[in-house]
Amino acid sequence: MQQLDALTSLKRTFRRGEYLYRCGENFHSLFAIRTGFFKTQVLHEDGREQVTGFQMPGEIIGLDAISSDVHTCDAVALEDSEICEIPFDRLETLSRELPSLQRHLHKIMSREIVRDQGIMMLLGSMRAEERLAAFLLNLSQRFSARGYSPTSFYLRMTRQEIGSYLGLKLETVSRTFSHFQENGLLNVRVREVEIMDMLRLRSFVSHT
Amino acid sequence: MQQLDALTSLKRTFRRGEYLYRCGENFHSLFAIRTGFFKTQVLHEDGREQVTGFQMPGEIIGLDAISSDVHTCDAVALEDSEICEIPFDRLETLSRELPSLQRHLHKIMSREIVRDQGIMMLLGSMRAEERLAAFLLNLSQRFSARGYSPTSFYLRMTRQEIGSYLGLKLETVSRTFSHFQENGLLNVRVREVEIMDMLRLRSFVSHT
DNA sequence: CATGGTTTTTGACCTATATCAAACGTATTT
DNA sequence: AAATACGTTTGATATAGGTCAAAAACCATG
Repeated sequence: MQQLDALTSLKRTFRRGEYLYRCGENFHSLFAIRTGFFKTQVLHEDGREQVTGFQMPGEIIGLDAISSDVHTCDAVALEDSEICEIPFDRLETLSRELPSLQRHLHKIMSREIVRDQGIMMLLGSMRAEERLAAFLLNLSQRFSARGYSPTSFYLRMTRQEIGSYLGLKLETVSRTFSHFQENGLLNVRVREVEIMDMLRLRSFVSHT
Repeated sequence: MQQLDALTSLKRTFRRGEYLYRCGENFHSLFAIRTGFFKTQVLHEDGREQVTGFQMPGEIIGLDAISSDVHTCDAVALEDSEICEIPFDRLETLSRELPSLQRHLHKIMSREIVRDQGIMMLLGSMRAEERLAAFLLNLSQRFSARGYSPTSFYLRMTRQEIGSYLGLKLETVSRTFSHFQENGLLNVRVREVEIMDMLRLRSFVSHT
């Protein structure tokens, strides 16, 4: 336990807009988010961006870099945030001694793979309304798991970032929010979302 | 080394169409493909399917199941195949003793995460022609790495499976193949592909 | 607390891809 | 070798979402 504490003792803060790491930088640590909100994105050479995830407190960021010892995406703070750095070689060493830590690390990496599968499903075979509904339900569930309201929350990201994540243009995201509001599924005032009819929103995504 | 051999000594063969595992089954082993070709897919309750990957010899399958000890997708043989089973608890035990094996496992899992990021990019921000070009170049590179021709290969999957993987309908896949052929980028005769102009095909995907 | 820049909303129009349908090839079974 | 099922190609048409544009709302800064 002391060893684990020592492992996660390096803390750092980031202002909104600051980069935790950039694509191409050398990898030596994973990062656990303590407070705040991040996005990860891949930039295409022609300027197109793809947001690959939004990360909240308790989540681990940087797993993609293990494969080649180089970061393969950018991680950007969407609000003032605090992270703790986990030097990866020390994590590996320690996880050889602590089977439960080893198991935990494997589960975290596997969970990331499962999450990515879900996004493939979303991008590959869902329509705009289904994508946005799935996105909001996912946020809701994660806020809920952290003790916040599952129905009422503040979006840290722009319409354009949501769109990039969901494979939609920002106008489509905006319109879909408006449709949802017209249909009484939720109230939106820009970044403030209140889910009014969770069940009907769910029926959008797993529509039998 | 002997230990490693013992670890991978369980071999099994699968006929085309057979399931290596199904979504919902309990997890206990990873699988290394020795010969053949597999696809992994997630099925939505309403019948929609999403192909999440095509796997070739040397690749490891089943990583998604570590997170919850249950398989989260189906794995289906696309041709007669041979796999070797790797009991995961024994792999974990052994990787505590062999740092290089531990490192290797982490890289494999991370590589899967990076691969998924690439697919997100593809599904989220590329057009049909770019997607198919990226898909063919990826196959080409992987065949090449296994000592096969990078320009001439046989597709083990149907147009519909390619479409599902790329977030396109099978007709669109078929038409895009035809366009590529009309433009002298490649020759297709159903499942047989010959890339004629690799450079121009590349320029489709990373088009500056 | 006014100002300039960014983000969001909404409208009108357009296009890439989906859908529907039919014909044609190619494999598998008997 | 014929019959049958399955996969592929191609055409005609429809539509979801993209593009372009302008106004409105928001917010960060001096």
